[in-house]
Amino acid sequence: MKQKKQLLTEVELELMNILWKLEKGSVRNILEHKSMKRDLAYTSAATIMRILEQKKFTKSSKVGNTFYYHATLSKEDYQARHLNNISEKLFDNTPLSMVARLIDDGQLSKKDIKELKDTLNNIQK
Amino acid sequence: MKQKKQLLTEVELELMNILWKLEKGSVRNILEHKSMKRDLAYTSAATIMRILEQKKFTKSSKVGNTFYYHATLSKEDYQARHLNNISEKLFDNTPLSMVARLIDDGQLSKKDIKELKDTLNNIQK
DNA sequence: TGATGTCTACTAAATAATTAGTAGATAAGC
DNA sequence: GCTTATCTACTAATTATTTAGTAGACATCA
Repeated sequence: MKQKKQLLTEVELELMNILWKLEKGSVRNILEHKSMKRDLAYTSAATIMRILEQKKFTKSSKVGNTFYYHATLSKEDYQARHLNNISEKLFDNTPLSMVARLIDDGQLSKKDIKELKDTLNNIQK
Repeated sequence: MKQKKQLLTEVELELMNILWKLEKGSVRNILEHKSMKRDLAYTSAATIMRILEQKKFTKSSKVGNTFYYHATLSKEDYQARHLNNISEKLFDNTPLSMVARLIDDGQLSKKDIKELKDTLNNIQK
């Protein structure tokens, strides 16, 4: 009875992105991080961090009276989860078509494509 | 002053997916489509369709007293838009890493990878 | 024509997501 | 030890999303 693989909401993702950069950080650390673009009240950020812990995306440890959070899921794993989700919901479960879309839409540069070729050649001769 | 490229919400996407299959359809057509999994009341589906039109994802034409909707944005274009969005929000604007994630996570089968190689070889010698 | 059914328009209720305030606890500086 | 800062916990308000009801228009067909 495994639970469905949950996705992050917008704000949650924004804070997680910062936490992944920090590796470990308090609400304050996150709020003051240079890549924090949203103008959140301290208590709002604290609320989100509590929610993220409830949802098991983070764990915390207390030092003095402040909580330090760290992610329990790597960004890479979350990326994979998210891609898997949109592959289902938007690409009829054909992940290859996601790549096709990136190429057709010009989101992959020529350089990207060259690199990608190299990568592919190295994984299975 | 171009407006931000809006994404579909969950239900909206579900109905759009059906509309993209139908090419053109009424609320009834959509509700009764075999791939309609959500158990929505007729009026709920009608509300979503109205919202989608407000948001410019569809246009409608009236035949008798019923509206027939069609998408104003192709599924491919929406896919590209969505990928572009998550590339920004989750992949630090490096779409190539999205592909890397698909590969590393095993979401692309061996066959997919072979096909992808072929595709890449054909686009720029 | 009139009874019945289907459709839209409007409204509202329920739920989820986002934001932030208040109170009380703990810590830190003097 | 007091005063001031900062922190968590709890609560609440706001906004977005999802769902569906009610009313009236229109259509169909016996």
